[in-house]
Amino acid sequence: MPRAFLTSGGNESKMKSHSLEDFRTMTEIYDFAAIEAKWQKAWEDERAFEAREDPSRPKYYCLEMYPYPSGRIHMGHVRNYSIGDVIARQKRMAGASVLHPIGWDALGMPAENAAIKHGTHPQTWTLDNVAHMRTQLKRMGISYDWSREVNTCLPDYYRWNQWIFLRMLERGLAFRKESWVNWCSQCQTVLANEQVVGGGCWRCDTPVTQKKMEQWFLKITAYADELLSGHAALGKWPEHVLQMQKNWIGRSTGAHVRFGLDGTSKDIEVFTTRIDTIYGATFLVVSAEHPVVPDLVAGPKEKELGAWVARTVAEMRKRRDIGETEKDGVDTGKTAVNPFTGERVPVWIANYVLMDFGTGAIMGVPAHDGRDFEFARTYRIPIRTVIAPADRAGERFDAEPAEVFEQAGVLVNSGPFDGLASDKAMDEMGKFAEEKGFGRRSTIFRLRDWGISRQRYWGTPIPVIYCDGCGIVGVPDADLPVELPFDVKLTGEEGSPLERLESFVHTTCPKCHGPARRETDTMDTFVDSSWYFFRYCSPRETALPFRPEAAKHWLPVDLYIGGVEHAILHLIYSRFFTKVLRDFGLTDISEPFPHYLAQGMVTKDGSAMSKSKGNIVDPDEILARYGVDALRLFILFASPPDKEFAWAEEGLEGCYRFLVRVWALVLEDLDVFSAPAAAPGGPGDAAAQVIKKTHQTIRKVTEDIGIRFHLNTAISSIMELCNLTRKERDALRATDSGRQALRQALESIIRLLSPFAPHLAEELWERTGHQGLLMLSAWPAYDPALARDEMATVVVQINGKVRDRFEALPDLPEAELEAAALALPKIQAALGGKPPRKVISVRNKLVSIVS
RNA sequence: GGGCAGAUGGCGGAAUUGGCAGACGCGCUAGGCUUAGGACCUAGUUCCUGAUGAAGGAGUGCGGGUUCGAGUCCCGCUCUGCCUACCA
Repeated sequence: MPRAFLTSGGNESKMKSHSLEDFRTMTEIYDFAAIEAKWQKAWEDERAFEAREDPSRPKYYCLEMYPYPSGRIHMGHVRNYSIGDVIARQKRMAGASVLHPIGWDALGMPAENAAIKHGTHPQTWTLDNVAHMRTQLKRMGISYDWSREVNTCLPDYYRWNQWIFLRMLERGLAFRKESWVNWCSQCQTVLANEQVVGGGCWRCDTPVTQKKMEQWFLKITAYADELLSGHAALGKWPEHVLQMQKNWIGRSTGAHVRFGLDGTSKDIEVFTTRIDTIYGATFLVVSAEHPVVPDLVAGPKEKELGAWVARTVAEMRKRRDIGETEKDGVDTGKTAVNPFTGERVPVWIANYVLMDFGTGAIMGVPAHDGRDFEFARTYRIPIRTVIAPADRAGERFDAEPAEVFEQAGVLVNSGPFDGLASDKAMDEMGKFAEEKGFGRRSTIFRLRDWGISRQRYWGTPIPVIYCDGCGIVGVPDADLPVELPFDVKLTGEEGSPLERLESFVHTTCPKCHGPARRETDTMDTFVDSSWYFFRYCSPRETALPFRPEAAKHWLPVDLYIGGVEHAILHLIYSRFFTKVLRDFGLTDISEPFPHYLAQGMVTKDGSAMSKSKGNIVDPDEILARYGVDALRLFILFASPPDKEFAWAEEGLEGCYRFLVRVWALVLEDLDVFSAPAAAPGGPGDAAAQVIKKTHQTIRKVTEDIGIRFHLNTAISSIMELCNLTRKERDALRATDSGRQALRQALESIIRLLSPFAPHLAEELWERTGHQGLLMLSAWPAYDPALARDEMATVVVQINGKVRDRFEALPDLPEAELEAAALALPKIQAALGGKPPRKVISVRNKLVSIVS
């Protein structure tokens, strides 16, 4: 544990030399707690964090994912918000008008669970947590514009969820449908597909079961294509996040083809991405949940088939989304006609065909699909090759193949389509099916519409009224918000608490004024977070969810920072909402977050910090011992923002020590800040070196923050400048020009450090005689001429091995470098008098000799 | 099964465009200061050979390749992490 002072004192009398140590003994202690409190108050008094629409400056919207008010902030928050704050503070100093807001994702199940467990009202629990976490964030000195704070559990926020919902309802983007839903028996609620993780509830891990219910859905599938094509504008997103979204949307191009079911007038429609293989379709498989199943089961074997189907359906419902199950199928004895060949193929029912993807029926082409191959082998179904590798197109393929061939190739055994390449055939055969009227080329998506109904209390009431006469009626805008009633009993029993609250349910129809019932489901909380970044632009707007001109000014978000765990859910929903709001005419942007920085996990001892692992480090405790600036600095220094961050207390101490060294170094040299301007005369070696390093450091830190977002290397370069300055300090103090260089170096260290360690930096800024807040002063500029190295180190290699090096003037022509290199004694010795076979020279870098 | 990312000293990591591998920090070693110190200061710290030094050799998960030159590009593996998973 560090001590917040530098020495034990006791030798103040030893002042004869000017060594750093001796000065240190006189230096005031680094009292981070007092400094933090002082500057946090100063920033608040000056309203320094407030964003103003200022047309004279470029805008910058820096956003971090808003927190769920669970009670206390954790290291993941600290990391997220520290990264964002460095960017926001640096941009502000660099001249941008910065919007850096914060709010609370305050609706959701934990509040309700806490209510059930402890008898506290969800609202009380949530608002208490918000109050505590707000204090914690303020204590971290994050430069949030608190005047724009939003809280989604307050009616002045969630009324706009309702407003947006009603507009979607009017346009058919919100609709009601009965469907099988994912049900968590622990949380007693429906889960969206995205909230089912590995077959369990994303929150409590309880195995998810299926239940049929009437639900509200948002038509995200209407935007499936655009959500995919929009990726083109997301060049600054991590590739793996785009890939995840792409997989989630799951666009497949192929064809629908109808097979006539013998003995009935019905068709079985299949979807395939490989219509080129259709001559090899030797069976059909339908899902056990398919509507045609009763027709297939009917007949002599009805009893056993029916039993099999019932068992399989039950099994599929229970085990949905859980790993690989044994493939199981049953031959119905029925046949269907392949419209391309006229051939009759057996129809099977199986457990591996999903009802909710494609048509719920597939054609089995065992020769060219691994699963079909396996299935055909098990049940002794014929396997027929219809695609040959391109280089074997002329051969005969009459025998059953020994293994599956899944690649594209050239068609064989395919009647008139023989000899076509797969891609050509897909097109031709699709057209053929369209002409004959038994199929069509088509595109389908894996993406499902977004089920938003939740049978819970602590969410946005869905603003809909059911009237026996008028049907489903949206609540009129004038009656918004539909407020959550406060006096509710939370027992944890099945069903919504609102449903049991007669005073809430009972209402009158807005159309006919007859008695009617309110919808008692509430919205998925992902609705709240799908548009909160719009609200920040005009958080007190009362006529609309946000003022369109304000949104036009601030959006899109220039940099969005947050955990990759939201790569699918939140980020896809937000993109969807943005497009919907655009189509409402409220905004003209299509993508809310052109630049997304996916922050890495915070781990300790090899695994993510979590309560269950018992490896939590409480930020409050660290703050008390080392101060905010040390914590911020360390969490940014230890690894780049997008990589995993492993907590190690020793590293934190290193950062603390660095801050103390900066503190001491500046305070011991306060006199150079009051000295008159440098006397004329060339700078000494030390001064020249320090000046150059200062300008190089400004350049590096500016680029590392603003271009590369490598905050760790920005910090290490400030450390380097500090190290050099400390080393050269005595030499610098000896001359006027040296003192000038020292002053410049120290001032730069303070300014460059200010986004990372803002409190310490402000204090030193003030103590070095500056007026006004450092955070509102200009970001330092560097002089490219001064940052330039006046000599370049040129490496000389022989056969790829470094044999010598020499200093050369910058940009010396290659021929001169070569001559200089060949003249070096070491090189001559190594060459042994023989002329080199080849020499390659690169300006400012190296001479490579092949002997 | 598929996708993505990664693998560099004792540890976290750096190397931005194919050009001095190991910046910066931690840890460790020695010395100084000190009643003492887990504080602070100075020096050292990739590995191997060399008593030390001078010097030499090896070296970025493994195997190949391209190149004057590869941590970086290409091909093939291994392992780790994350995501996804009967997607027709």
